[in-house]
Amino acid sequence: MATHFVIRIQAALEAGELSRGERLVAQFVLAAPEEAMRLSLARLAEAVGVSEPTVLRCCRKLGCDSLQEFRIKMAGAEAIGLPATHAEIQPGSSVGEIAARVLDFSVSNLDNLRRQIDVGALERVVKLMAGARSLHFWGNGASGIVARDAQQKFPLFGIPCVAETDSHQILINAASLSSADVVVVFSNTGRNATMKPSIDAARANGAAVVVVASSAEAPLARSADVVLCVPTLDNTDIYTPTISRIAALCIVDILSIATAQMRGAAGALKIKSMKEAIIRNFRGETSPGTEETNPENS
Amino acid sequence: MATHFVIRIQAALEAGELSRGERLVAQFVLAAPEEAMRLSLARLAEAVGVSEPTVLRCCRKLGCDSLQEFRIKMAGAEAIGLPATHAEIQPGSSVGEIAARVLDFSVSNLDNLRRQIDVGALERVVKLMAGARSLHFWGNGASGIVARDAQQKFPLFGIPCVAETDSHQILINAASLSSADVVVVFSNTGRNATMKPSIDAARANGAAVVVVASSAEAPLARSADVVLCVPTLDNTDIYTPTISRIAALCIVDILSIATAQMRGAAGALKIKSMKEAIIRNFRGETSPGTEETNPENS
DNA sequence: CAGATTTGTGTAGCAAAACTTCGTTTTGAG
DNA sequence: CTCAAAACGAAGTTTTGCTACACAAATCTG
Repeated sequence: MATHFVIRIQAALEAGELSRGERLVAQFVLAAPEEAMRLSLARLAEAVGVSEPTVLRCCRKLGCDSLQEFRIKMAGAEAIGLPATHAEIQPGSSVGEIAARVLDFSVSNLDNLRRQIDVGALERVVKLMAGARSLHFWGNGASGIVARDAQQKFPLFGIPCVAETDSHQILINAASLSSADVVVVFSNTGRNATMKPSIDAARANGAAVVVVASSAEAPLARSADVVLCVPTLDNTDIYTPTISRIAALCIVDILSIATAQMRGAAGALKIKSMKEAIIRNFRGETSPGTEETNPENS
Repeated sequence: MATHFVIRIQAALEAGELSRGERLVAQFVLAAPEEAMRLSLARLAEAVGVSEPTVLRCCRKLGCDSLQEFRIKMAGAEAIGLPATHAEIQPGSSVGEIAARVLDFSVSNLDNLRRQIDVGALERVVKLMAGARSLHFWGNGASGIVARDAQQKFPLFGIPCVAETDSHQILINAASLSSADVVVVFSNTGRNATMKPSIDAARANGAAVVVVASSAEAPLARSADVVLCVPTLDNTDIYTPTISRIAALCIVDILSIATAQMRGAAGALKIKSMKEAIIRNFRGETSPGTEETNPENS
């Protein structure tokens, strides 16, 4: 329902939902989207080689009440960019093409995340975090990058935390936890087996464990108190690592802001001063040195 | 020119380019964009409280030939989301609202990067990287995260590299370089003064230095062989750190893919096998263990 | 300050657009 | 081959976008 319009058209084509004439319309639209949304009904029908009612029937089958609605949906899809499935990078592409594809891909994936994000799960995690004494982020590999990023971000909002990216250190960290602590495990695949013992140890100590993974059915999900599913577009195996980091970083941003706000509402921290603190921090105004010496926090 | 349509409208309003009636139209559009792009000319004029020609004149002043064009532009802007300037997170926002804002912000910023990215500079960097014996990524703080990410990504494409995030280690690393090496310095502000001596040392040893910063006029830019400007939207001080990481990570993706491709074209690496290698890697098929034991590379 | 000129706004009309109806053609199962 | 159902298009109806023109307001000029 809330999916990229181009994908919807593609799906309708493949599912055989469309008749011959309607299929011609859909194919034309996919081949020349810019043209399709700017042409008038009569010209579009002529360009496709069908009659006007056929074009309208096609639009209706694609879920648009009117041609206007179709154009609006199409314009939105074009603005976001071709989803990854249609944007594979061909050998021999220029640097400009590669850049366009990577950014189109990133944008459309974040758009996808925006449509599918589970706010309920997010709320449960924020609630846990807001009540925690300290936060612990775990991750290996690229997910380790995300864990470290979280560890850099949360303190800015007044929340002390720890990041561990080494399996042994994670296990040690797990042993030190209590029921006042919350662990966030980043694992894109959700199949990082080395995490399992640490998660179990953490929970045995009473700590709450949140797993951030691309699928709610991942093995690690079963061990968690809350699973935060970060969906990525289908058929994107090659690019998955590219986007999963970015999506996870956005999750970190959301969690940090929301948690800080909830803690602030409880009386400890004012959003206003938090923002000012961040600005000072990133502007380097807190340090007595010149602008040239400010740390690279941003 | 290639800017978010909502920003354009805002700019026209503030610059006083619009007459009284046109201003009413613009304000209505900003207040109710979804309605504005779906209403017919007559109904829109009625809703705003002006005549039809006034609405059309407003559209023309905003750079649209027709009302259709206006609707298409508006739909594109809506699909990408409100740009950061208009999407400040208010205290008391729900988690869902925060998530929507953060993701809208990330999407619109990546869209902005997509519009403004300097392909020429990108090409120069890729050329340097493709000819390098080894790559060295430097960064402190959040930029250190990016450096580490790059260090994880390039080897996947067959390019050995090093990441340093400690100023002292960076200086040591700089002393070890030769003319066959390329350094990429991540510094969002471009004012990380501790980098300066290291950059100078690297260049004294003949290494090429690329600086990735949000502004081409940054102090560090003067010391670099090539500057890669990663623009972020104006008036977004509070969120800048949020987006700069993500934008920089996209740059890393672009550079790694483009560099790998150029190296492959030189005879060393086939894109096809590269892709397969990545899939194997992320699927865990290279390791003899079960799926449960695959490393978290993705 | 009066007149002239520019700028802004709305009314009215028209061509083109979107949409509907209905009859014809095509398709496919028996 | 028969017949029913689905697909399609011609023609007509209604709505829409757009323009020409006239009036009003603001601004400039002598």
